[in-house]
Amino acid sequence: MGLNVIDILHNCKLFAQVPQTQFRRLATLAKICHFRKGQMIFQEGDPCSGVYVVGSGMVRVFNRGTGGKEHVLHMVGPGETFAEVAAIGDFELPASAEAVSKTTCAFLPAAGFRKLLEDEPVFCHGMLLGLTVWVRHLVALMGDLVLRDAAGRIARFLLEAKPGADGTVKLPGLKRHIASHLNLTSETFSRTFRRLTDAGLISEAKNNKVKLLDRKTLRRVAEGMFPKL
Amino acid sequence: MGLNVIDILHNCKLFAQVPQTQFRRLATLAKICHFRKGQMIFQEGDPCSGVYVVGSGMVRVFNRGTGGKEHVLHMVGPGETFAEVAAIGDFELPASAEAVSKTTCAFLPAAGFRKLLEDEPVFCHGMLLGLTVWVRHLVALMGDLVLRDAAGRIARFLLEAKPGADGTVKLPGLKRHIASHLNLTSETFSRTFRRLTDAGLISEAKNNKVKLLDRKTLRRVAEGMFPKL
DNA sequence: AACATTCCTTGATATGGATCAAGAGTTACA
DNA sequence: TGTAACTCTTGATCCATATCAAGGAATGTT
Repeated sequence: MGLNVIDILHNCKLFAQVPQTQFRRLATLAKICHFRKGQMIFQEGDPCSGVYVVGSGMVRVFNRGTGGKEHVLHMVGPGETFAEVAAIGDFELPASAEAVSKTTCAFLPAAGFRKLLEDEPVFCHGMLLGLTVWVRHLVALMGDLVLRDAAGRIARFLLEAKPGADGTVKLPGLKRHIASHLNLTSETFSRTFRRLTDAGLISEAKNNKVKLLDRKTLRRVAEGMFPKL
Repeated sequence: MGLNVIDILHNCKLFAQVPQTQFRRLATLAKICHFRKGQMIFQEGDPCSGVYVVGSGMVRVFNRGTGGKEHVLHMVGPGETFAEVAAIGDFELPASAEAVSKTTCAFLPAAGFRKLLEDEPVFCHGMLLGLTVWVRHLVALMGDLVLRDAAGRIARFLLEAKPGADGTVKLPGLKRHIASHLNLTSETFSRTFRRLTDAGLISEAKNNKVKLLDRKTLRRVAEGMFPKL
């Protein structure tokens, strides 16, 4: 497929507002790179060599705990970036990344990226706004993990995702990975998913998609009102 | 006490690298404000009116869940800021804030603060770097909550805190609030704290301070190796 | 088509931490 | 200095979710 640097960067929301001139400089920095399904891109603790922008495929960013336990921080799809925080702040990568399917990225080397941030105020300001959105996301996720039960977390996750053209929500990756993202085992995820299905709140469609049948009740479930419906 | 805007802002690490000229503009924006012990400063969901810089006292930033459950995101002490992310990104406050003791803050109205970010690239870049540190912190905290058990979270928290002159770690607030920060009940916190004490890894000193007697073993506890010592 | 993988579901059981309950220190101030 | 209001501790019990175990459904491979 003819994915090139320009296409990938143009498709990236984080860079959407970058003016022509600076955008060209960005594009000059970038290299295309490919990853096989299952290939590790980097490991937690590695120095950060640069920013990745996903063009196609899907990347799983996660932390490892003891005893093989993992926490999926983020499933990164086309138009999204990863490793940008470590690249900007120039510190070790706080998480590992693995391509969960055949993936193409644009890669922006850290040094050049940082130089651009210093040289181009508009770009820097855009990145600052981009980061605030990411922080808001993280804070909300943390709230979910701590304050909601299994059903509440799943309901919130589904409500949060923006539906596709057919009104369904596409799960970004394996159920097991969504489960880990929500700090659930895949068993608990499966069981809770079924409870929501049996209650008529959602239904599963082909191709890893979920139809939200009753958003109103789902919202109440997210608030912890499920057991008593 | 004679806390004024200049003192407070100078003591704030986030603004440490701001050059003279821009610093003066910052200081011009700022108003002093006082809060009584227990006073709410703002509520989750409120519009964000500006950035707070703590001069003295202590502020608890937290999320509320259903059934009165709370999660303490951050205990904010002198030299630290809160509400800065919402102010920059111009969205609703994602958490509530309460003064846990008599507190004095410098307050920077959001509009002026944002204007300054647009006008002053150096300032903007400094804030960008500041935010990356905060994101790193959040990601690490999330990892703690998800991947570590009670003893591991407490051990990590103690190891993370930077010790005072006497080599002890001062707990930033009530134990109950630290417990909530680590997603534990105060009961579990108390019991686990005692286990660590009985094992000779820590000891409690006057004035909410903790002495770390065996950092090496504590580090192993943080990695989940406690039960088998 | 037969087989091997990988992913998901479902059931039975275990457990870490929560909840409920009852003091014991501490601090505040009248 | 007494007492009220908090904060923390400790014990008993409970429960949501994890873990262990065993298929079953998809998906890919020869």
